[in-house]
Amino acid sequence: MTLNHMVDEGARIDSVFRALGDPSRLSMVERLSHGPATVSELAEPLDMSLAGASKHVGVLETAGLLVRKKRGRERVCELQPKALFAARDWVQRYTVFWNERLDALGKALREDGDE
Amino acid sequence: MTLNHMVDEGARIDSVFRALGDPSRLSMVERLSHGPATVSELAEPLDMSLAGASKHVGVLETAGLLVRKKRGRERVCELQPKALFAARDWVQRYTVFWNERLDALGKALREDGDE
DNA sequence: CCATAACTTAACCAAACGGTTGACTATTTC
DNA sequence: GAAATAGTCAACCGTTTGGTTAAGTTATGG
Repeated sequence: MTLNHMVDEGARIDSVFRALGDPSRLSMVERLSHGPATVSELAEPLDMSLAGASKHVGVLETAGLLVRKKRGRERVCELQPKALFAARDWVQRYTVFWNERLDALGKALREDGDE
Repeated sequence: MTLNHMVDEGARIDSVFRALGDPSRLSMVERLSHGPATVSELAEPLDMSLAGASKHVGVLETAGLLVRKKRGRERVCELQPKALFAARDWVQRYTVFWNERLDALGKALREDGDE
């Protein structure tokens, strides 16, 4: 049971989606999926100041998508799967529903074809 | 194969997330998951003008999350599963990755416990 | 045909966003 | 200890967003 901790300890689901709704932050999440990274490393491919990147990291953090822990003078960011799970579950609810509808539709069409 | 049409006919993934990143629009998607609805019906529970709701519908539409077809003087909105599938797939890629990582972590901890 | 219902569009507004620079705090390095 | 590195924070700025009203369009109903 991978998704048993829905304690709402993280942010609301719309703020998770909002945080993902920006290409720079999306690329940060992709980068972080390969493992932890410092703010500088996240900023590097982004053609923007370090301060700008830091603000994006802040948005992801308040949405619960990552945590920042300091190591020496750098801050290491680590993806927080819980928020990602919440987003997946929200979408999953409606895609499952739609798969059922599409299945039913296909079945109906096949039966129509039989008559 | 329910998700074979990744033709990018819809909008970019970040605009899908952005469209979902607002509570009013999220509630519209939930409502639409129960079946088609007119703009007025979507606006009704939302404590906002019809024009305001219409703009939200527009955002969802350009993100590819719904289509609006006119029926008489009303516009019937229908959820477009393709965009939802795309969002699910994007998140799924990273949650799958994290499930593997968490599994590996658990295994490593158990092995550590054995020594 | 006229009134009204269902929308959309345009103009407008305040607030939030995405970015910048500059100043500041820690930390490492020489 | 001085200089450089890593990052944050505050102030600022133009653009976008989320909402409003007012006007216009199209279809329905009496």
